[in-house]
Amino acid sequence: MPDDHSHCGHDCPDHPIDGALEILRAEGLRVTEPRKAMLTILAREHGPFSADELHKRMGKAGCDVVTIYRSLQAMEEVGVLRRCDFGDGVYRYEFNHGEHHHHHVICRVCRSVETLDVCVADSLERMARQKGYQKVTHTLEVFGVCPKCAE
Amino acid sequence: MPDDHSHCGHDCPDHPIDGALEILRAEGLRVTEPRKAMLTILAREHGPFSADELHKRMGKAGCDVVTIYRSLQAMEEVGVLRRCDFGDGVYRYEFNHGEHHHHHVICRVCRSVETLDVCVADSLERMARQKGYQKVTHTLEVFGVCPKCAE
DNA sequence: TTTCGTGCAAAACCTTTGCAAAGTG
DNA sequence: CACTTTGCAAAGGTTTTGCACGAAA
Repeated sequence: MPDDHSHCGHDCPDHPIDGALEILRAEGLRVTEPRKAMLTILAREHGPFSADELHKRMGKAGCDVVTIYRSLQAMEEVGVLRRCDFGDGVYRYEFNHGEHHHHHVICRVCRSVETLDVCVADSLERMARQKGYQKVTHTLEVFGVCPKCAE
Repeated sequence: MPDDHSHCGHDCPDHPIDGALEILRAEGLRVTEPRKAMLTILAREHGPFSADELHKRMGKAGCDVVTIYRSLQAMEEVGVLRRCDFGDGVYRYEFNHGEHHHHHVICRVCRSVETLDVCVADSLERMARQKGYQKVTHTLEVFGVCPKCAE
């Protein structure tokens, strides 16, 4: 169950993208075709995806990759997206589901991604806050060699 | 106590660099001046440092940055160093103290680094192994705005 | 209409690669 | 001596920036 929207089709009325668009408006960001297309892909295919991967998936709704970079950054800043770092020099983005947040296991060989639906870093965040840090966040990714690649 | 070598000077006989050099030899890597210089800096100042930061710190013992990149990679592969990823597009390295491993709090403003001497990701690694992954590792870094930058 | 987003081209950045020369064991 | 490592130069790949044009509220 890496995708909690599996109960609905692509046109599910309360699809997360609507909430995301509202946040954009509330934050003074504009709702544009490229942004809607990007969010739709991220909502449907879950990701996380890099700018380049998104670009390739946006067939006719395609826009320049630069626009994707800029929009991903803008949408991350207002909390609509979350940036993942798999340590290969490429940033990937996925929907930010707020507190209900999870992590990934990345296969070092085939680069496949599986979701681990738990987070154990609360105690670390708490420690950081006790040391006086504000706006504390964290990144946590697990790496390994997946069963298929291990034979 | 972010640095557990604070009890000794730079020439402490059982300084970690000696053990590191032995590992290099045992793995068939050569012990060269640039490598010794890099390890000395990492042992003394703890790090983690990027290739560029190391390069700047290696005054007269300086070598090409490319050599640093290659050596860091080689020494990471044999387990002497550990690579950290602070999500800013730059890789940093520090000594690998084996199982006794820790994490960092990175200030998003001034980029200062503090050590959190705990690791809580064992349960996640276990989950990954149960899913059939092998050679499981993880990265975990905490970000925030440090007290000095928060005013 | 005013402000923000986009496209295109070019730059910035960090990291990697190729090859001949030098160093290590 | 055989093999690894280094330096230099150049390439690679991802992400960012500048600026004029176009689109959203």
